[in-house]
Amino acid sequence: MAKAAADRAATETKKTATETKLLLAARRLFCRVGIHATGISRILEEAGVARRSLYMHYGSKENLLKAVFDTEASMWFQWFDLDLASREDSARERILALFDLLKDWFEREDFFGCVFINAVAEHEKENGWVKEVAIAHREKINARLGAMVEASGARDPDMVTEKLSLVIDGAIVTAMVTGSSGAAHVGRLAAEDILRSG
Amino acid sequence: MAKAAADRAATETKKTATETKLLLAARRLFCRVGIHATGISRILEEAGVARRSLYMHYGSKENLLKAVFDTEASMWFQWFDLDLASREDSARERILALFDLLKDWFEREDFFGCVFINAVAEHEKENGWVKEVAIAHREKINARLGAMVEASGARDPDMVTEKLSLVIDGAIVTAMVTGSSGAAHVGRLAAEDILRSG
DNA sequence: ATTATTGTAGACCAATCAGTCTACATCGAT
DNA sequence: ATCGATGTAGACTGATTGGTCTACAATAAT
Repeated sequence: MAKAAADRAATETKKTATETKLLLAARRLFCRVGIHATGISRILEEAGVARRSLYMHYGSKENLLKAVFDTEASMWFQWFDLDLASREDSARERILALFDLLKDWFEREDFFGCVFINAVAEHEKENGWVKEVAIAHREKINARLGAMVEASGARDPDMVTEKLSLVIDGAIVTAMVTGSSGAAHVGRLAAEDILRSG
Repeated sequence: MAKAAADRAATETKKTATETKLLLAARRLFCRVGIHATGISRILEEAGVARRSLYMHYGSKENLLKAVFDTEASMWFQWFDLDLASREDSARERILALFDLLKDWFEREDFFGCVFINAVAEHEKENGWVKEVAIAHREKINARLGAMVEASGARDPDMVTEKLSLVIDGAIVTAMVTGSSGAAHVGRLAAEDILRSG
């Protein structure tokens, strides 16, 4: 099996080995333990990198978090623009295939939720920059999702897109809380209901 | 209009005024700012309570969080066991009315997501007690939801319940991230699709 | 061979945190 | 009137945090 999109996103863009090690350790710890609960020293330990190197490359914990946001965003765009776009299925089947990608993601041993959602949960939600970044990410995802929905010939594509987006977020959060990948399958079936009705 | 369930949950059980002030301030700050990001001193300021009183009543920040969990759980049980149960509608209409309650919740100026979900997001997700508490809460909610679904005569009530639960979580998270209550309406429509198909 | 870059190792600092402690005020029940 | 419980006010502590700094090693390009 080809390398999973989550790994590709962190490794295949031009990054030094040190940066890659830092990003992988940071993403894992930020999601599994929490961002505030993860100390810099812990990231350095698990990445096997010196403290100075982290501050050379990223300057601050906040910038490291932003870099982690970028790698997770890359994962999603690879899903939409490579994995799903290369399929010759119908638009409807491509939409449903997204939930199979979610299932693979949930089953990774280092899946502990979505960095964006988790980060919003533990940061200021009134005029906070994290929330703004997450909203922007969300809109990019929904634009791609919306294009597929439109191609599927839905009567009210915007509403169907919002419904599917809701189900996707619900599946991610359910998988995070329960620690089970079953939410992906439930989400796929709910998406079928929505597409059937809409 | 009667007092909202969220307030009732925090005030109507036998609690001292000090405890109520602490719980309201803690819930608000834990959700809006994050649990780790909220210092004890900040809670004391906003509650207008002395440091000693907090440690007299709750002993630790962790115990205060547990108490906040309890008040949010009470809110849900009031929804299910009082607000929804007192309706004379059909089971289907009671299920959909849950999304109207969610809308009211999302529109409160102190809504910043679900304490359980937010707490899981920023705590250890491998053998962490917060995750266990959230799973237990989730199961209680789903049991009540499942009873309504069963009463609605769904063919596969368990699967319909899981789908609806997914949509509920999706709506909560979407409302938290976007800061808009529209997710409740989208969730209601998605729930209608699910009930129609299931 | 030398130099610049990128790395490691770890001491160090100021700030902040959860939690403890002392001293004093208020007030209802006896 | 007094006493015990519950409250406020705020100094204090030990641990931990993000971030800086010095000293040194390895590597690659000139």
